[in-house]
Amino acid sequence: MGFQQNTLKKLSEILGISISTVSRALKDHPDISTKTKTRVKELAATLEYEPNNFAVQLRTQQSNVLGILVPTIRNYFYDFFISAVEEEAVKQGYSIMIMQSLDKLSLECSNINVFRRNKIMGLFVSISTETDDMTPYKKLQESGIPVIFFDRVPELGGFSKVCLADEEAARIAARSIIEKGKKDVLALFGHPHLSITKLRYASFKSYFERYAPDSIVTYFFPDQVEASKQICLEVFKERVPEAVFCMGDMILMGVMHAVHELKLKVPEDISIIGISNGLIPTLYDPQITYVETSGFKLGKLAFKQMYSSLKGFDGKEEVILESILVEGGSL
Amino acid sequence: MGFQQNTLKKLSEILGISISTVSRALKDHPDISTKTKTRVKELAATLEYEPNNFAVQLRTQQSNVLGILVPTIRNYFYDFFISAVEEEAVKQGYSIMIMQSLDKLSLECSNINVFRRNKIMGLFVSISTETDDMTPYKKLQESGIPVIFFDRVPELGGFSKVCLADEEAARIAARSIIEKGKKDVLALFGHPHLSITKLRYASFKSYFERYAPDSIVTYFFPDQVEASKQICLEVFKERVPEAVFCMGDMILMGVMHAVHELKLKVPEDISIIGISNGLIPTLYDPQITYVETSGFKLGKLAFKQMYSSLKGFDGKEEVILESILVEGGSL
DNA sequence: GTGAAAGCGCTAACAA
DNA sequence: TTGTTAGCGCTTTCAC
Repeated sequence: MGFQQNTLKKLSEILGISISTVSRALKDHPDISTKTKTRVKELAATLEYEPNNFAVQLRTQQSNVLGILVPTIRNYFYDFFISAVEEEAVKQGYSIMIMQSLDKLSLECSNINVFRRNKIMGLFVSISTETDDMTPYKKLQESGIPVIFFDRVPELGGFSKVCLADEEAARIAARSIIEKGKKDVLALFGHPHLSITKLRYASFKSYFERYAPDSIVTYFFPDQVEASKQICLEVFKERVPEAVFCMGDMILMGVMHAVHELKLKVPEDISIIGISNGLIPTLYDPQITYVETSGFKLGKLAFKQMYSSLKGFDGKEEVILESILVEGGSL
Repeated sequence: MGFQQNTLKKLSEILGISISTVSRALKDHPDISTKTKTRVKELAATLEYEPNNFAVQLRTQQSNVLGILVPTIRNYFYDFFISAVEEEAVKQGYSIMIMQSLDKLSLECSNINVFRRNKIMGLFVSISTETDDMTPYKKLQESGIPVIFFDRVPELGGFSKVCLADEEAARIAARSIIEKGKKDVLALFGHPHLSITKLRYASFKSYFERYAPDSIVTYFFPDQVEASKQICLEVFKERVPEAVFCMGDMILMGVMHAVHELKLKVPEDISIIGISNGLIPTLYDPQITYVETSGFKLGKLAFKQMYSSLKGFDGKEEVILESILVEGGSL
């Protein structure tokens, strides 16, 4: 402790000029003479002067910090999203503040307050499974803080959303299964409360009903690794389906645990297809065929949205990111 | 925009009392009468008064933000570490600011400056592969900002470090291999510049030299998934070793890609053992035997260290976290 | 028990 | 081209 930072005042005293001149010299104000500028800058450099952000912020009421609120960062999808946002943000001189809701409403709210108090300039958020009241976000927006929802977005309008092509992804998966002639299908989705689940489920189901009405599709909503495994063990006891569809990595991991435990061969005994960011499916042998939903690309897209909001563009847009099928050997 | 926050001044005007009384009432100062306190708090609540952090910070020169600097958050180990730190930090009223160095020195330095400017109260850092100059961290410490190094720590003394029992972990792995009677071993480590690599390597090697001098151990330092895979493909062409040791998850993933590609059976054709946080090894069939190094536990430990530093305890300590062997079926 | 006033470090309008 | 001044919103000492 006991370390005192250099201030404009100190510099000005040493140089025998006024504080404001120093301030202006440091920001290359056109009024200031080149000579003064040089003198000031040199001293600032040797003294390692660093502006006091608190003071700057108090003056300008701006923080240059962007917030990211996710259910958890322990997830390859969010990891990539965050990486992408950070990469862009740093380029533009913003810092990133990350908080986790752990899917708890109380944490989500308190985090929003932390963000408020830290005067973030914008927020990226993937809502928790418990979220049903959007007023905190509404308020944020009304305070002039752009909020970009991604991945798990609210169903209401009036918000900027950056989404995966969830319906398309589910459709691609459904089509792939049908094309392979698989008719007995176990389809596993995440928490039924989430829009992402609803979208994927509705789209998957209606595709099957339309193009393969004679298929037998069984639906479950496990949401966790262990739950997925248990459902599989249970279901497979009766009858091993021809194919399993996994809405996400967690589910895929659970399914594969069951598959391994029962010594089932993929794809001979059972076909697997998922929707994933791309890491987990490649760890298995054969690699799992999946519809790619890139957190990285989504992050880039989200930042672009944020940036234009920050720069005054105010359209509440919904942007959708395409999905592609990545062929492994599991289908 | 155009949203004006409530201030103490505003409250004081409405209530017809002074700013300082309002301020004190809000923080339960003993001087203030219960009646006034109630009045003030009620108004504050209805007006949703929130203190302006910038002003508070400018006054107190305290931010209540802790920084975390990691090479990347896209890593299960750091994920867990961050989660643990955040969990504890939130409890104590701190916020967390996370930055990535992406193993680049330039980014590491600029991130440190961002932290400085944001007046973090403490920093957790796992240094990048490029780091060789510790002065920025020294300076931070001298400014009274505690710096806790974790995982990848500097070799010099004079710093607080929270480490995994790297040597022990490597020793456990070596012992397990020897106990299984494997004599032809491929040992893969990470970037040779890192202390974590050096420790694990030295310990692994010396254990083998001491207890199984007749073993043939081949060492490589791939550091990335793809590099690990390539090394295996190359080495296995000559001769498939009895066992492979993987210093981390990335390496394990590369090795398993090669194993899958060559259709080798684990553990019949080849044994595998790793050091890991615990997720990745469980995805394979059979699950990979690994020495556990918990990022979560390390995070808890690191926060404890940080907290005592924050509270004035100033010993530069090195704390080491134990390792345990988790048996899969790969050895 | 409450108020007045100074000041944290900076920016920017206004003077000179 | 440079200096003076008035705050930003808050905490805190000192006075009443």
